[in-house]
Amino acid sequence: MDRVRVRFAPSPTGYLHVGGARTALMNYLFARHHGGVFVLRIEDTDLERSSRELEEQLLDTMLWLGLEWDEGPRIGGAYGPYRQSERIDIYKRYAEELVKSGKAYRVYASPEEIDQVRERLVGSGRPPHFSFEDFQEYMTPEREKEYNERGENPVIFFKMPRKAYRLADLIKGEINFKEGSIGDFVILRSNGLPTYNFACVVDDHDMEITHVIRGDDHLSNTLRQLAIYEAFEWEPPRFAHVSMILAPDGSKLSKRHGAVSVEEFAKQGILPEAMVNFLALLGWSHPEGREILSLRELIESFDLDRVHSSPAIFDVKKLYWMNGVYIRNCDIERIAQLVVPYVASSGLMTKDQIDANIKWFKAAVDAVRSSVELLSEFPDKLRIFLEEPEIPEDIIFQIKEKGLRQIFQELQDGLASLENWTPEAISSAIKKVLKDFKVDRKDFYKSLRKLLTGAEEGPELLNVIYLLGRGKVLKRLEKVKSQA
RNA sequence: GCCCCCAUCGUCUAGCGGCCCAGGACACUGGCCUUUCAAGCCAGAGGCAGGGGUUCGAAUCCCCUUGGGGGCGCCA
Repeated sequence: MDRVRVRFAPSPTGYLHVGGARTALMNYLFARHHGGVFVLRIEDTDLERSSRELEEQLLDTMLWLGLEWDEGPRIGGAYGPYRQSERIDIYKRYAEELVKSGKAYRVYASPEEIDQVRERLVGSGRPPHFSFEDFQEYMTPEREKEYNERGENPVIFFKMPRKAYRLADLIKGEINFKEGSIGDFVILRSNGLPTYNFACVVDDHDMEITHVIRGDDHLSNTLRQLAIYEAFEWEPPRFAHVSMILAPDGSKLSKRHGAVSVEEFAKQGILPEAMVNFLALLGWSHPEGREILSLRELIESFDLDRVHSSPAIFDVKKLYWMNGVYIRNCDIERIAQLVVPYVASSGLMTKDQIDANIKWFKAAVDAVRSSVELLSEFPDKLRIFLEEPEIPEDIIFQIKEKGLRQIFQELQDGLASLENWTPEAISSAIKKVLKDFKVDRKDFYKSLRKLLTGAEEGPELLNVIYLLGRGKVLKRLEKVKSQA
């Protein structure tokens, strides 16, 4: 087999949808696994909806995911340009070639007129499939002259052969398209730009793409593209159609189902490796059933033969769980850095305050990370260390009621006289008072927690005491004494 | 309407004719651990859409039905 060359070809018309991200990932993994080339091509022939800003954002998101391309925007390559808007002469030339060989034809008609033809077809009970004969009145020399004088361009239609096509899809298996299932279609628009199906074929051929891995919403496009390859007598690439990602209700995943773009998940605090790992498992499985896999491991074990063909529902709960796994296992230096912007924008601490207390910050992040699935949940968990809690009034009463007053005072003294404020020192101070006073340990710990944080649950108490700092702890302990 | 794709626990999936009275993961339930919550560990409940074939034998192969999805644009 020749060297593998695959491509991801998004249109910069919005954020990177998770479905697109998965397609990109599979192309990337396939290329890397086979030591091939991963090309990024920008399909920006829809002038209305494409923008350069969105393209930049798209590229940044790709890099955030860790999907570096070998050829494409920003870095170029031997097969460029990689933006379709910069290749329009190429498409024109190829379209012209098809017209010359009689495999395509010019139609001097407006979109409205073509709509009328379609309506006429449907009205007479025929499927909306155009053919050469339907456009006779728009192909007259008079029409052509009219167009030339006005400086307008005709559209170029491709003559779709009325024959059956067969596709050996790498994922779906053999697919048969019946004869006459579609009609002639536009390959070059009146504004001189190519349509998707045409540009796609021309580029894939010129860029020597060997494998086209894309969503199966393109399956019916493949029929058209196969016909174009045939018209040029080009050898088509191998196709692999991955099934779509669906919403929980089984419909197409869209904005009304919540977050659907990689950017949104990134904002929520999904780590890129969790996003990648989760997406890889949507439609693909590891040979040994492993689920937590790094990019490296994915590259190592990924191949098309384990991609299966049924659609997958996007289960955000599992994504969150997986992200929690990554948050727990992440290097503390890195996780702390990732949490910084979330805490800063919450107003709990400024960036400078964090920098000035970075050791403390890391310990705090470490103390709460096991209860978090998203980076955005950190500020709320860190709050107990930073804000004055509301201590329930009755806690002092309860402490006295349970006969804990003395031990609390003893603890206060013990903590106050500690030489170093370290978890170890705090721990031994607690052990000491616990030895001196015969109290119910459960009562003691629970009451202490409530007195210090106002809550009945939270991180390990020793951590809480240490991270709260001596000042706050002593002050809260003081209440027991003063309200005696 | 026409064309195409898909169908294993609620969800992601393993399974590619006997190893399956179907295995794993998330979620769920119970227990253990723990000062609490979380994490972790253990256990449990839960599925081959339906009907026909083929075969000694079918979740696995074929056909039909049903259900879901995609497409039928001078969008990609």
